[in-house]
Order: sequence, then C-alpha cells, then structure tokens
Amino acid sequence: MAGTDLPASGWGGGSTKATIDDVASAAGVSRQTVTNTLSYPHKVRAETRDRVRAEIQRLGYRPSAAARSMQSRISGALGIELRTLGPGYHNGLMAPLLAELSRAAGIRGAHMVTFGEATQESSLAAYEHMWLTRRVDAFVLTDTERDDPRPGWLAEQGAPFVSFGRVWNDPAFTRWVDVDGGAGTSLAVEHCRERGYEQVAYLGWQPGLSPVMDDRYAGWRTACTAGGLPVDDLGGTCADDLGSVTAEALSLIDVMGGRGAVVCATDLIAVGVHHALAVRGLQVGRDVGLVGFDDSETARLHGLTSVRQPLDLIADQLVLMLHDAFRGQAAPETSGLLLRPALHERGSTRGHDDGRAATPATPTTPTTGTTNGD
Amino acid sequence: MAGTDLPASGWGGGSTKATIDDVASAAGVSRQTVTNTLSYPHKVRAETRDRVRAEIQRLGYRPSAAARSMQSRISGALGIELRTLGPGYHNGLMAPLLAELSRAAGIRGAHMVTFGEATQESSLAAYEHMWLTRRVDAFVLTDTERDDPRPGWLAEQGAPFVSFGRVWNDPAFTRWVDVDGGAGTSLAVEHCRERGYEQVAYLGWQPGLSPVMDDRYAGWRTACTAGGLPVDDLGGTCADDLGSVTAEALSLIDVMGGRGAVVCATDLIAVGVHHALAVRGLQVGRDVGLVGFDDSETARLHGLTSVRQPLDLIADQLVLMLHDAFRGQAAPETSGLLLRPALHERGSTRGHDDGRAATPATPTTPTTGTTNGD
DNA sequence: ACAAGAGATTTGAACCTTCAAATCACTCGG
DNA sequence: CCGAGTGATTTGAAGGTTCAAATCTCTTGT
Repeated sequence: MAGTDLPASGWGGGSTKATIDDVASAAGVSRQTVTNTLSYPHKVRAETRDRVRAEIQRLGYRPSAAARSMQSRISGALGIELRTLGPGYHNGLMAPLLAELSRAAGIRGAHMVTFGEATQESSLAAYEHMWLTRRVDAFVLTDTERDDPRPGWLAEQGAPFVSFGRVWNDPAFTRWVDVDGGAGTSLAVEHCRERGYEQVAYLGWQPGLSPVMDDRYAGWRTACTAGGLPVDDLGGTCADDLGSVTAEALSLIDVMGGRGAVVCATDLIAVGVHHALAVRGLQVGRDVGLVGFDDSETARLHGLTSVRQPLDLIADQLVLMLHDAFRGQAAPETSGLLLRPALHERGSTRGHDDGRAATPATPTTPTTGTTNGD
Repeated sequence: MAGTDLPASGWGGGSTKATIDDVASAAGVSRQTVTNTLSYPHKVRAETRDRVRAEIQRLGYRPSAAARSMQSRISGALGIELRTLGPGYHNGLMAPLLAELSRAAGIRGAHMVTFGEATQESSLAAYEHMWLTRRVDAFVLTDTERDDPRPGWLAEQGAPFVSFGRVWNDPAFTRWVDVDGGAGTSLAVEHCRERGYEQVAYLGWQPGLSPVMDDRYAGWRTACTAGGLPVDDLGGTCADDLGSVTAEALSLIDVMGGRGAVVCATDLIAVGVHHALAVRGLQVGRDVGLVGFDDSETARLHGLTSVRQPLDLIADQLVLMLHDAFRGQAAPETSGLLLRPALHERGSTRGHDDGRAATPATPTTPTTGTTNGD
C-alpha cells in the first residue's frame, strides 16, 4: 500500500459555480467583455451589455473573491482579534461593535475576519499568521493596554491598523477612534440636574486602574464643579464585586440623604447601586436618580438611563480610517477621533415625580425567536 | 482631462511580501521543491530541505491564502451572520461564542468571517453574496427562528451549514449543536436541594414564546417532581422588564415563605429576583437560593450561581460538523448534539449557613487594561 | 473610395500556488 | 559498462480574474 500521500489539510469538497468564462461563452463574448460589463459598463455596447447581464443573472455569476484578490493582491478582509481568555471575553460591547464593523466594512466591499489564540501571550503569532498569509489587509485593535506590544509590532511589519480606544504607548499614533467618556458622564450629570436632582454622586473603579475609567470620573467632576454642584465625599470607589459596590453605594446614598442621583462608571455598577437602593427602601428615579454606562441589555431590563456609545459611528470611522491607512494616505496630524456618546433616557432618572408625567420604563414582552443567550 | 477611469473600489496599496519564487531562487531550487518542503518533507533531501527551510524562515514566507484558495477552490472561511438589528445584537453569548469558534476554526486552518446587513429582512442577500463569491465555504447559523428562511435557502444552494440551536423547521436536519437547557435547570434544582433549600421555584418567560425557554421550564419541573419537590404555584412567569420580574419574584418568595430557592431562565431575571429579595430584606444565599442562566458577566458581579453553556465544546463540535458536511460526509442520522451545561457555583446558593464555610463570591479588583465596555 | 480615428471587442500576460508529469542523477545487477 | 529502477528535482499546466496591448469594425472627412 503506497499510502495516499496527501497533506493532512481539511475542508475537502467544494461545489462548482459559474466562472467568468462560463458567462463569456454563454453570451458569446470574451472574458474581458464580461469584466467590462461589470466594472466599466460604458465601454460596452448597450446591446452586448444587456446580453451579458442577462447571462450573469441567469447563471448567478459573481467574480470569485480568491481569484480577484490574487489578481489585486488585496484580500478585502480586516482582521480583528477575539480573545477566549482575559478581559474582553465577556465584553458586552464586542458583539454589537463587530456587527457594526461588519456592516461598515461591507459597504466598502470588505469584510471582517476574526481570529484568536487560546493562549494569552502568543497573540502576536496569530497576527503574524493572518498578515503573512495575506488573509487580511489590515487590523482593528481593541482593548489596547498600556505597553501593548501589538501596535509596535504591526507598525514594524508595515501592517495598517486602527484602534478602538487610544493607543497609550504612542501619542503620535493618531489612527484611533474613542468615546469621550468624560463627555458621557458630564452629559449624565447635566441630565440629572435638569431632572431636579440636587446632588450628583459618582461611583466607579479606583483611580489609576484604567485610563478609560479615570476619564469617566473626571467628566463627572468637571461637570459638577462647572454646574455648581458639590463633589466632596461624593466620588465613590468600588471594586468589581457586588459587596463592594453595595457598601460604597449605601455610603454615598447616606451622604446625600437619600435624595440625589448617582452616575456610575458601568451599567453593572449601576445595577449594584440599584440593589443598594432596594436595601434602603428607596425607589430608583423618584427618590434617587441613577445613570449607567454602555446602555447594555442589563440597562434596558432595569430601566436604567445609560450613556450610549455610538457604535455605528465608531465602526464607520474605524473602517474609513483603515481605508485611508491602507491606501497609504497620511494619518490625521492632530489626534484621533473622540466621539461624543449620547444618553439613553429611561425611568431611572425620571425625577422626583411632581405629578409630571415620567418616562416609562418601556415594558416589553420578550422577543420571540430562539436566542441561545439572554 | 481624460479621467483616471478606474472602478470605484477601494483598499488601494498593498505591501510586498515574499512569494514562493523568492524563496525558491534564494535557496537555489524550484517552486515545487519549496512546496514539497512544506507539505511533503519526506520527498526532499535533508540537505536541501534545511536550506529551503532556512530561507523560508529568513524571508518570512507563508503561502498566500488567496493563491492557495484559488488553486484548491476552498476559501477556508466559515461565515457567520451578525445582525445590527433585532435580538442577538445584545446577545451576551455571541462574542464569547465567536471567540471560541475562531479558535476552533483556527485549529483546522480555517477562520471565521462575519457579515451582516443593516436591513433586517434581506439578510439572505448577504448570505448569497458570501456564498457566490466563494468568500466562505460554509455557514454557522445562530438564533434560528421558527420558519427561518435560511436553512431552506442554504440547502437549496448546496451550501454546507450547521446551526447553534436546533432548526425547528426541519426535524430531519441533524447538523446542529444545542445546549440541553432542561438539563441545566435540572442541575440547578438538584444543586439547590443539596444545599438544603426545601423548595425550588422557577421564574422565566411565559410559555410558548421560545422553545429554548420552554425547555428550561420543563427541566425545572421534571427535576422537582423527580426529587419529590412541590411545583404547584412555584412556576412563575414574567415579561422582559424589571417591574414584571420583581412583582412575580415577590409573589414566589412569599409563597415559599422566604426560605427556598429560585431557579431563573436567565441571569437578567435572576438579578431581578435578587432585587426583589433586597426589597423584602432577605439575604441571597442564606435565606433564599438563587440560580441564573448563562453565567454572564452580570452573574459574576452578583455572585450568582449560574448555568454555564460549554461554549468551547459547542464551538469545537460546530466546526467539526461543518468539516464533515463540507467533505460531503453523511449527516448524523439520529439527531443533533445536545450538550449538557455545567453549574458555576457562587455565593447565591451557599445554603442556610449552618456555621459551615460558604463559597465566597470571589471579590476581585477590576481587571486592568483599557476595555471600552463593561 | 480611402486613410484616419474612434469605439468595441479580443488576446496575452500576470497574480501565486499546487498537482501531474517529465527530467535528471545515481546506484545496482547482469 | 549498460539498462533498469529509484529518489530528487524541475517543468508545464491550471485555477479565475483583471490590466495592458492588440485587433477588429465601423464612421467620417476629404
């Protein structure tokens, strides 16, 4: 037995679809005329064009992405890493962002390719593989950390990339889009004031852990002082567990005397505060206002007013920047793009009910359909 | 001005990387010898092989995915739709699932491609595009609904596909992986009993809305009757807003007299129950046990015991099935694959504290790093 | 009626890889 | 010392597309 002597690849079969030659011979023209019909219609006589188009339609012809990308040396794919370990795995924003990126890329004829290693450290190997095999033209980075090795490595390889979130290593790198978290919390403070809450507290992670969170804190502080609101003893700090959140929330509520509002660094923290309010027998909205951050599913269920990141715009801009980067255009000189979030108002900041109609908490029946998650 | 007369595509540039010919001439051999060195090393003399390998290393050569896939007529990509509208957009399981799929596909030399239309209805057009351009070899379906048009269309096109979640249209279709939700809630009931809760209530969406949710309900009911636990008046039904959840939770708690446990259809519902407990002044775990579903980030923060879907296995199996489907192997005859979830135990079912040490709620400091979400 | 030119269409080449077939270099038995 | 056989390596072809250049077919002015 000689052995079949094939490499242990995979993905055998493959079905047959119409090629450009099929269309050409069916329409009685040459390859190039078909190409022209698709790309430069004005170069083709109307009569021929119609005939070719009819055949394209009939045969369901579409240019093969592989052949096309080989010819052009452009894959039309943008890579984005998804980690199965560490933070980001449960990042509730990742799926929606990816959906928006897919949409935005699609408009430009590109698509998103996800990849990821199981091991946390050797993530660069995955980038290298995607890049050297020309599977992707460029990368979208997310969850960039301080001293993140990826930007440096990509730049070294000459691989175009953009980042969702500032690249803290290198202030000279301007191809990033970020959300102005400070503007978000400022917006929240302003909103609370309008709704009649006299004091606005803040609850977030301890300073110095994350620039993003520090930013949100700063936005609260700025808006309060600008609006003549007190800040002393109203900036609370908690860890990432409910006990810590509840304890700190109770303390803040007591400082404010049970009337006021709390702006939170995340929706999850806001839910913790909501919980603390229940413990104290206070009603969210009427007694104490509450604002979350990220407008997650949790916020919706809890009727939480929450700061909403404009994921659609973010995706549009990231893809646009990548497009520019890939075409070798110069990066914007000044800085990246800082987008302003919006506030999604719900019942948790309806105000102290002076008989005035309140924004309802939009009760809905569960959506039908077989979602395997929540 | 004649005009540049180029199609309005995009993604201009493209950087130059080593090709197989570069390696060949650098090593003083022919193309085929390089291929052989990579795919059939035994066919190449050891000395030559080493020389070629050294050049491959030095030049950073990797076969171009496009050229390769054109040659083999296999793209090595698996498509998965991400919607920017409707349910699924905020499905907290999607990102982790996709990460696991990317990992699992990577092991077989494939990768995931995401796509999606902005418009909800014409989603088939996106599938058609991905398929006819041969950008993907096969598809992974999620969030299949009753009367979902996609399975039928894909089958018609001869496009291989698998589904995460049963395909309710067609019981004869067996290429699916799903989580046995009933087993999950049964597990939860059993766990609660072990921890000393005498009654176990259930709270979920109203029956008939979703087969997945009905399944979870059935699991609870089965386990209770099998274990000699009462079920009358303990199966609660709520809508998708906190008010409804809280009201129903309070009623269940009162029926149980403040001692017992509540198994919930989702983590979000469990948080609502948690909230109701706070309103009644009851302590979660010690007084009333609480189990969620999906082991989301919310569950972690709240110290909720939760049913965990084995996403890594799910992804492995989906990719494996797709691999088989693509190679034209026969589908499994009996049925799809129903995986058993596991229980991630946390403080919310620590039991009525008889002095015995309790499972701590794993308080942690927030992870560092610049996550833009929660 | 014919050269020039414009418009329409076809041919040739290249993109990079892999498979199949052909060639080359050796060793060994007769 | 030659033909056969074996192992190592090279050449040819194909896969589907697009660009550049070549060819063909008219129309128009003189």
